[in-house]
Amino acid sequence: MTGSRGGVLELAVLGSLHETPLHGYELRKRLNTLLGMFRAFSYGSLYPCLRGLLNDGLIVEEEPPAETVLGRRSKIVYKLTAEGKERLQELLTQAGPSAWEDESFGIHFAFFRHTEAEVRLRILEGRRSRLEERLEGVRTALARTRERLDSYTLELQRHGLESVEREVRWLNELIDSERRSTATPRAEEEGAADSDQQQALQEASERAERPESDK
Amino acid sequence: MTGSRGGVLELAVLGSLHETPLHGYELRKRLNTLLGMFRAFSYGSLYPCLRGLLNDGLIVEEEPPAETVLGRRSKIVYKLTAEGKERLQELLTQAGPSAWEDESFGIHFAFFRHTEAEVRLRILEGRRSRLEERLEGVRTALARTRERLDSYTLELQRHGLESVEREVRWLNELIDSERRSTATPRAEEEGAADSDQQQALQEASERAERPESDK
DNA sequence: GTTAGCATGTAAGGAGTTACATGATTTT
DNA sequence: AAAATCATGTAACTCCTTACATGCTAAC
Repeated sequence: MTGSRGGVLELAVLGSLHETPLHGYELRKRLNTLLGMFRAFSYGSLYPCLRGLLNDGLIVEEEPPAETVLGRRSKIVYKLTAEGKERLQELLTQAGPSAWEDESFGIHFAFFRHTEAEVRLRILEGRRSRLEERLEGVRTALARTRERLDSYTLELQRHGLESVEREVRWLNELIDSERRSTATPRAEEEGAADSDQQQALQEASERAERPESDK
Repeated sequence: MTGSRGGVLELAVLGSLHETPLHGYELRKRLNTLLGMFRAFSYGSLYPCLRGLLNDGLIVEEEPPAETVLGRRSKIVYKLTAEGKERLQELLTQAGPSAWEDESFGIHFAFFRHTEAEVRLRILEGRRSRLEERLEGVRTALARTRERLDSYTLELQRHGLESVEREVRWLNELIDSERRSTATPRAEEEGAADSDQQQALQEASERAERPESDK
């Protein structure tokens, strides 16, 4: 038992249920709104995942309100158990490739509110180096190539490089604002830290708005 | 036989081998340079794929040069057969979801040089509507949501929307330049069409360079 | 009263990855 | 002669999708 469903869905489900109890159908809609620009999950993966989490005692069915007719229930609302919350914290504390790779970074970022400041920083930096490696690798491989590429291939390269460079710049802004907000000496308790983050992110957004003096 | 390995690797391999014969190891490096910003393949998928293509007669081992010592050969260089070229054309002619979804669009675009102008246009437009659907879906779902999100979730949304919007603008440029180059009445043969495309893409790049008057 | 959307599930399978195993060839 | 990297391959596994099956509930 406690079979560690290594995928990204586990975190997505636990994280969502931590905010509020939900049933499968709506849970999926939430996830596909939250992560819609990056990926989408199907019922065929969600329901088995819920069953697994239920088996492992990480979630339980919530009691339906008293007035519901007994024996008939079409919605199954799940909520986190204590073990579920523990497991979620465990997942949110892992600052490794499983947090900053393409498939997983978005979900980890989405729940940064529940992640320690230190871990947030290491994940952001991890993702940045991952992307920088990628840029490095492709750039040097490209430099070694003597045959010139056709215009479509070139355009694809250009667009790909630009997209990754943009994400690196975005990460730079985020890392800066994280550093700034954790550098403030006061406020190690939860409430104040939260408003610090809010402010820091706002600053980052404002900077990003300005037309960039690139390069 | 002729087991249609539905994945994206088949196209990637056939397309690469169409340009020049290669052995597995180098083929992988090429692919990971070509598509490095989007995805990366491992040997564990490449070699089985090559075996499958060999079984189906789409590729063959190239004869080693005569002076090579007989019976000893560490590199296995593959090249396309006539059937392989046919299959490649078949794959490049399909203008459907299998061409414009996230996992496959890059590879299809990379080989646009070998794709008919009409098909190119339909793939670009297909991808654009796919992305626009995604924008629509998330935007309306977001509008229906009454509870306000935390700053990290918001920032993720913002970044995601922006990235997709950028790709849509990129596609718009590409579609425009495709339209312009196929609209020219002369030149239906290969040579002239090719230089038209080159020019059109250059124009698109130049426009993209200018600071955008956004919105 | 029938379409459309809500709600839950399952079986089969696809498209890859990881980790391992092995050996040749080049570089230091 | 050691280390790096070139080169080929396989077995087991992972995570997720597709397609199917079912029934409830609200809207028109």
